[in-house]
Amino acid sequence: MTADPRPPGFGRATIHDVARAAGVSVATVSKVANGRYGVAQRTVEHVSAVIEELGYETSLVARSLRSRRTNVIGILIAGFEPFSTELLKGISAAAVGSGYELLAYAGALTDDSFVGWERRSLSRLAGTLVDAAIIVTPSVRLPAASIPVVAIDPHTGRGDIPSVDADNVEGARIATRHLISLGHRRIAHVRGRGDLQSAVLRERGYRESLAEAGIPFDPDLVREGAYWGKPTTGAAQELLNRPDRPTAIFAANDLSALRVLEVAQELGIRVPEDLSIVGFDDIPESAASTPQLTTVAQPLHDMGAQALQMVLEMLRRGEPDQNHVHMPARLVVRGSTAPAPRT
Amino acid sequence: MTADPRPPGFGRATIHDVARAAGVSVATVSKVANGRYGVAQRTVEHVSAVIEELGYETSLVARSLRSRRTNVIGILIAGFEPFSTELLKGISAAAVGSGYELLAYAGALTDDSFVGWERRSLSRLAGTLVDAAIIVTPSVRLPAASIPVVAIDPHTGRGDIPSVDADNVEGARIATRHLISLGHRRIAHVRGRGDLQSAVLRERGYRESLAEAGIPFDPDLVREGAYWGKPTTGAAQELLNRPDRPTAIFAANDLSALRVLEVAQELGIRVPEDLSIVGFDDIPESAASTPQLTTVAQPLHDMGAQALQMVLEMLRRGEPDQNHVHMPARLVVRGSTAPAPRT
DNA sequence: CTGTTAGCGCATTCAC
DNA sequence: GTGAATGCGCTAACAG
Repeated sequence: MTADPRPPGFGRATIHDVARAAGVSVATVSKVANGRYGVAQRTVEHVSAVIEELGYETSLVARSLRSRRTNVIGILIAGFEPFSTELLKGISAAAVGSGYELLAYAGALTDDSFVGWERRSLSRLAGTLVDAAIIVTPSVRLPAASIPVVAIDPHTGRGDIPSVDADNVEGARIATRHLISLGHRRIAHVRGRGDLQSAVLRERGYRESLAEAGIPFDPDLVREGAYWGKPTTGAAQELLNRPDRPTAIFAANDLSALRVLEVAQELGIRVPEDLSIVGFDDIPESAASTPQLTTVAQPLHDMGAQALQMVLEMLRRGEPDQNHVHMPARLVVRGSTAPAPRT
Repeated sequence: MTADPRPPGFGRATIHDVARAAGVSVATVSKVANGRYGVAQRTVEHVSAVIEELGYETSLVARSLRSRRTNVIGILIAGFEPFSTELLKGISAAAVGSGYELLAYAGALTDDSFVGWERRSLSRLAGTLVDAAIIVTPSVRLPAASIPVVAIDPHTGRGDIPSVDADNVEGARIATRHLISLGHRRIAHVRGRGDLQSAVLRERGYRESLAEAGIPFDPDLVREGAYWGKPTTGAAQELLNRPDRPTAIFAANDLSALRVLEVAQELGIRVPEDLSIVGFDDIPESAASTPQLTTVAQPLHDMGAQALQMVLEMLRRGEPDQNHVHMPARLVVRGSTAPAPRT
């Protein structure tokens, strides 16, 4: 009789441990654990007690490999940042009571693996771990998957997979109109990453509103900010150091708008007195700045909830009610915009 | 020769599919996929091409079952809400470049499974799926695990597992002192869930500051708000409908402080003129209210980053540098507090 | 250098 | 009502 190589209390109990402790076969334990029929009442009680005592829980891994059903919905994101976490809040709230659990996977944390993370993550999880997936801002075309997949704000435009996004063009239009209505004429745009659909759409909305108001488009007033970090800082500095600097800037998202705000403050430019700034997204952080950021709100929570409903629908019926859901964007006026300074 | 039952493009490619397509064995594919030595250059190239073509990616599940190493760190949370997502942002930022990917698992989405979700989730994932885990606000004692585990803000106090939390007592003290320094004497407290360590600690800090200032403690001014929802609403209504209502309320967390603010506004009580409110946590949402919430900031991002460092350290050396990290809390004065109204 | 084989922990037949 | 055998996709010996 050899000693159990695994010290008690260390490591998880497996189905075998339970079977041994209860004096039954693993099959019986499996049946009890999954509430299947065909086990004597007495046995059920005994096994249940042992399961409880050992703190046994079926391994998600082993189960999924075998049974093709996990009751887990995967959410694939590049990382946990304000945009994706707002969506997660909406998804999570909508998932309560659905019988599904949520697993968010951040698969683009290493620089080299950045491109194509969504395809890689999907492959790694889809075979087995999750019953369905929601992919946040995928930037490559996804291959047909074997499980239901919904994309939120796909950066390649509506592909063949169901998607939900916000009205980027209209959102950009109302942001720009807001600035125009405040008397601004020199309105710059810090664009998002040029290879992304949303960035292109937002620039289009900006241009359309300009045209609508009869303001000539000045290519010099548009700079690529890539939605984030250094490029945004550079774009903001170039724009604000010009002798004929713009009186207003529409940034392609809140993160870059916030960056523009910081740069302006470093340069001693007062916001909103000397410069108005509008963002896009309405992440909670945008209300925490001083002044608070005027922005275009995407209904992030609703978009997440909608994506979850679609995935649930696909799980039930095989297909969603609508293939592409387009949600409205609306202007949220806060403290970073004001009438254009008199010249 | 039987036809492949799986239509091409549907379903993931498995290692067998690649092996068959490349005309080699699964072992060879495995070696190539994992960059192991012992394969001819020509073969590597050929197999790599097939892998690329088929979009093959090793299944996280199958791999973990076999190899005990996934390069994935699990984060166990009850759900995606402002508190946990702030921690996630910190963890995610700290994980960049670490070589690990992140998997956040929300295991308490169904009402019946609420209690003990952390134990259950840990059992389900720890066997194989993740190399280590960070558990957010566990409220039960965790069994010794086979993988490195760090708890953030454990609700049962420092147990035997490494943990990181903020200074709850001191945070509550400074919040209360702030109100006292503004001239408030009738200061109520909407307490968190009584069974949670942090709630007890915050009430203690509140009482200590009261005592310090020679203000007698009035048990009638303390109501349980459970950190959230209905209980908080009820507590706020009771407190604010009293003829001798308090001039200030210290709520145990921002979510309940925000709820108190809403109730006050519904009752036509002006904040901060008639009533001052202080919260705890400093989630981004607390700066988005009108007025913006004065609160005690926990360094949520730093706490997440710290927990990740500890887990990484345990993965490397077997144990963390320090077993319990205690981070400072600081007061953030915004618009929801003002001098006590003259009586 | 490459192929064969034995499990990893579990759920699911199919015998008993 | 219960147990033994089988396979899920993969990796790690080991054999060829």
